Amino acid sequence: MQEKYSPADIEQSAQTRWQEQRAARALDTPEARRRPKYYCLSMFPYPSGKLHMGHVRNYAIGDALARYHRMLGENVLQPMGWDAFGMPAENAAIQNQVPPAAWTRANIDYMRGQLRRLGFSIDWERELATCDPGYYRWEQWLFTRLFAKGLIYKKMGVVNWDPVDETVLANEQVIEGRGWRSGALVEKREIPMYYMRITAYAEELLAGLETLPGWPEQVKLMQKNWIGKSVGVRLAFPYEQDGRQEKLWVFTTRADTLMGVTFVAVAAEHPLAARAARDNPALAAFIEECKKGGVAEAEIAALEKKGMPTGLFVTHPLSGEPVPLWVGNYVLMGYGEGAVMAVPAHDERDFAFARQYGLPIRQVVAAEGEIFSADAWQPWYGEKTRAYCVNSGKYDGLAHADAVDAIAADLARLGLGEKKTQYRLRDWGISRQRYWGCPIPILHCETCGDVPVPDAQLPVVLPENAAITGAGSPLAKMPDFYAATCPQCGKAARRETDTLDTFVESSWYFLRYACPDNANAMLDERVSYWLAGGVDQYIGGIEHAILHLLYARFFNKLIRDAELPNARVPDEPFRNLLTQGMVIAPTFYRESADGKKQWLPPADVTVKTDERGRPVGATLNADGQPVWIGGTEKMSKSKNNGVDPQPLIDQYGADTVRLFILFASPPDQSLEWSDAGVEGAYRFLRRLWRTVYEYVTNAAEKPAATVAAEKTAALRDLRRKLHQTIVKTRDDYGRRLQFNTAIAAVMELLNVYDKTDKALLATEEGRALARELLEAAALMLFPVVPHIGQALYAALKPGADAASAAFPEADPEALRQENLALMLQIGGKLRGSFHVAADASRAEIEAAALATEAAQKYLNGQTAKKVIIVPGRLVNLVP
RNA sequence: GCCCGGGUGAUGAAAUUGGUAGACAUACCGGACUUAAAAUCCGGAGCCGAAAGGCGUACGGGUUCGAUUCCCGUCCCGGGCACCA
Repeated sequence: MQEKYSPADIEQSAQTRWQEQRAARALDTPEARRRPKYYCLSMFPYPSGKLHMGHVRNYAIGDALARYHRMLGENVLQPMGWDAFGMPAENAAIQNQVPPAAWTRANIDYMRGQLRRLGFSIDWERELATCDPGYYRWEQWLFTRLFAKGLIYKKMGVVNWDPVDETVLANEQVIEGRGWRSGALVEKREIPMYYMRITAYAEELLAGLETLPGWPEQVKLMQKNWIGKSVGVRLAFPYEQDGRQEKLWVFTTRADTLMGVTFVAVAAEHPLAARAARDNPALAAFIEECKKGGVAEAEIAALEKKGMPTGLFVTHPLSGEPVPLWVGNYVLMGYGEGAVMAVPAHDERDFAFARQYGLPIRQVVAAEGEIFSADAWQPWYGEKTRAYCVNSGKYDGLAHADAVDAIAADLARLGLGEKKTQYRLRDWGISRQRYWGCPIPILHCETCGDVPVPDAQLPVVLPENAAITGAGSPLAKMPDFYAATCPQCGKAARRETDTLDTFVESSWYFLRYACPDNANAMLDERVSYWLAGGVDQYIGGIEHAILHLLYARFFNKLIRDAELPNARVPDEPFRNLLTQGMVIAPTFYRESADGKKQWLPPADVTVKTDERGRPVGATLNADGQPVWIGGTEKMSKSKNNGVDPQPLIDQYGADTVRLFILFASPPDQSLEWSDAGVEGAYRFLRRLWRTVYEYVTNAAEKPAATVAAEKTAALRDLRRKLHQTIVKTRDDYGRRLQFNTAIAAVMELLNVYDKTDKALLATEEGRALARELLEAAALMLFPVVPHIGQALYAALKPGADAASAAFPEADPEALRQENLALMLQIGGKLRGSFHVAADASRAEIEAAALATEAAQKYLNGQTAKKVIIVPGRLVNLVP
C-alpha cells in the first residue's frame, strides 16, 4: 500500500479493473434473473457540451444507490443515454456554422468521457441517443398506431409568431414580448398541429397517483393540481344570431352563484368576438391588440386585465334577463369553452374587472352564521362549505351543494346545462416547426388526406445536411425531403415537415434501455423483467415534476395499451421517485446596444462582496469592466451559468467531487453552488487513507498483551458505535436516500476511532476490532467514493474486491445497551439528565427523575402535578 | 397572477414519529510541530452576560407539559406554468 493518497493513480486503476470485469453490466442470464432486480435510472442529460454540477449531483446519487444495491446482492441496471434532439443544437448551428448532428455527437463523446472519469457504474453496453434513427424509428412506428386509434389527431393551435424571421418561437425565445433574434414584437398565430389525446387518460393519470407511495407528496400534489379535476356545471347562455337560436357555453364550479352573473366574457379568439367585431372597429382593434405578445400562461396572467363590451347581449338561462357580452384578454381560448360567466361579488378577478369597468356587482351568496345586509355589502369569497344562497329567488337559503344540484336540475329541464366533470389538463400539442427533431411520419395527399407512412418505409430519416438560418422551418425548404408519393393512391404527396416535441423521446427511453439493441421491435421480453413493478428508483431534477413525469406516465400507459408482443409494461413506470433539488448559481450578463442580454459564465466573472459576504458588484475577468448580476437560478445552457466539474476532478479526483456534492446537502434540497468545502472533502479522504495505512503498517508488528479487564468496556463502546453506524448507513442509503448524514455518521465513527486509546487498539482484541471497523468503513463509503473504497478494502483484505463485497450487517449483540441517559425537564425546560437501566420500569424512571438534584432544586419541595415519561428520551416534571 | 417547495450559527447543514437545537463539515481564533511555510495534530466557539442565568430555528400570532417540527397570517428566496430540457 502506498503511503500517500494519490487519487489519479487509484482512480485510473480502479476504473480499468471495473471495465475489464464489465462490473456494471446488467445481466439477462437466467441465473442473474433469479436475484431481485433493481432498475436504477437517472434522467438522461441533454448533451449541451459539458457536464455541470447538477448532472454530477444527479448521477452521484444514482451511482451511490446502484452500488449500494449491488452490495445487497441485487441484479442492478443503471443505464445512460442522451436526450439528443432539441433547440440548442440548432442555435449552435446558427452561431458557429456547425451541423446540429456533428455538434451533438461531439458533445456526447465529451460528456461520456466525463461520466466515465467520474467512475459511475453505468452499463455502457445499453447506451442510446434519441437522435439515432434506430431509436426514433420506433417512435414513428408508435405514432402511426396512435394516429390510427385516434389518440393522435390534428387541430389548430396557437403559437408565438415572429413576423420578421417568419418563424415560430419557443416561449423561451420570447423575451419581454419580442423575438430573441429579430427583436420584433411577437404575435399569436393559429397553425394546424398534431395533438396527443392525454385528456383521454386524465382520470387514470389522476387515480394512478394514489398508487405511488414511493413518490414525494409534493410532486403528486403538483400533478394533481395540474390535471385539475373539477366537478361543475356546463351551461349555456342563449342568444340570437342571423335569426337562429344559438348557445354560448361556459363551465363553472360555482353554479350556486348563477343568479349573480352580471356579464359574460369570451376570449379574443372566440368566434362570437370575431362576429361582433365585423361592424365594430374599436372592438376589432382591441382583438388585434390581444393578439400581441406570446402564448405563455405566465405572461398572459401577468397582463393587466383588460376588456371591451361587444355590444351584444346573451340571455340569462334562468332569469331570462339580457346579460352583456364582453371580450376579456384574461379569458383563454384553450381552456374549457373559451368563455366564462362573471360573478363579481364572489370572484376576486371578476370583482376587480367589474370595478374597473363599472359593471354591476350582485351578492347572491352569504356565509353561514353571518347576517346578510344589502346596506353593508362587501364581496364574499369564503369557503364553499359555509355558503348559502341569498338574493336568488327560489334558491334562497340553499347550501352550496344543494344550490348547485337544484340549478343544474333546472338547467337540464331547459336543455341549457348539465353537471360535468372537467379537467384543467389540455391535450398535448406535439408538432414543432423545427429541424433537429424526430420527423412526423405523415404524408399529406390531396386525395387521401393525412396518410401515415407505412411500416416498410420507416424510419423517416432526418436529413443531416439542412441549412439552418433561424428563419422559417428548414425541412420545409428541402424538396428532397418533402417530395413523396401517397402510399394509398400513388399520386404526389407532401411529407409533413414538422418534427415531434422532444418530450416525446424522453417519454419512453426508460423502456428501451431494457432492449436497446433490438432492430426488429420497439420492445421485447426483457422489458417484462426490468420493468416489472416499474423502474425501482428514478432520480432527476424537481423541475421535471410536472411535464416530463406526466408525459412519461401517459406514454407508458399508451404503450401498455398498445399490447406489444412479449413486453409487459406496468401501469406506472416509476415505482420510487427521488426529485433532486436544483444546483443553482448566480447569473451575469451584459446588455448590447439593442437591449439584448448576453449571459456570461460565472467562471469568467469576479464578484465583489461587502463585509457580510453579500455581492455588491461584479466584473468580467477579461476586461475588468462591470457586468450586471442577474438572479440565482438553476444551471442551464441558456443562462450560461453551469459550473463545469472538470477543474475540480483534475485537481482532487472523482471521489472528492462525488463526496463533496453528496455531503453538501440532502439530495432533495436545492443547493447554491460554492466550492468552499471541496478542500475539506479531500482532507477527509486523505485522513481516511492515512488511518488505514497506519493500521496496515502496525498490523505487521506483534500485538501487545490482551486487554485488561477494566478496559474491555471501551472496546465494547467502540464496537457499539461501529454497529450503530452500520444501522444508520443502511437506513440512509436504503430507506431515506439521504447521503450527507450517512457520510457524517462514518466521519463520526472515524473520529471516535481516532480518539480511542492507541495502546488498547494495539492489543489482539483491539486490532481485530480495528480491522472490523476499517473494513466496514471502506465498504460503507464505497457507494459514494468507490475508487478509494476499493483500494482501502483491498489493502485491508488482500485479494478482496469491494465491488463484489456485501454491505456490512449490524450485529444485534453489539448494539445492546445496559444504561440509557435520559433528559430531565421541569415544566418543559431542560434542567439536567440522569441514567437508568435500559429495562427500567416507568415507576423506576420516575423515582430516578425525582431523586435528581435538579428535581429537588427546581421543584422546591412541591410535588409534580404531572409526570410525562417518553421512554428512551426524557422525563418532564410539571409542577 | 396561479400551483409546489424552502428560510436554523460567519457558511453548507443535523435534529427520521411533537421530546437534549446546532451532530458532521467549512471558514475563523488560539496552541503544538517547523528556520519558515504548507501539511498534520490539540483546543475554542449560537447570541447577550464576569457568572448565575436569559434569549435563540425569517417575522407576527396560536395549539401543547413540551414546537425547527402542527395551525393561521406576513415577508423573502427557488422551481413549474403546457414550444428550455
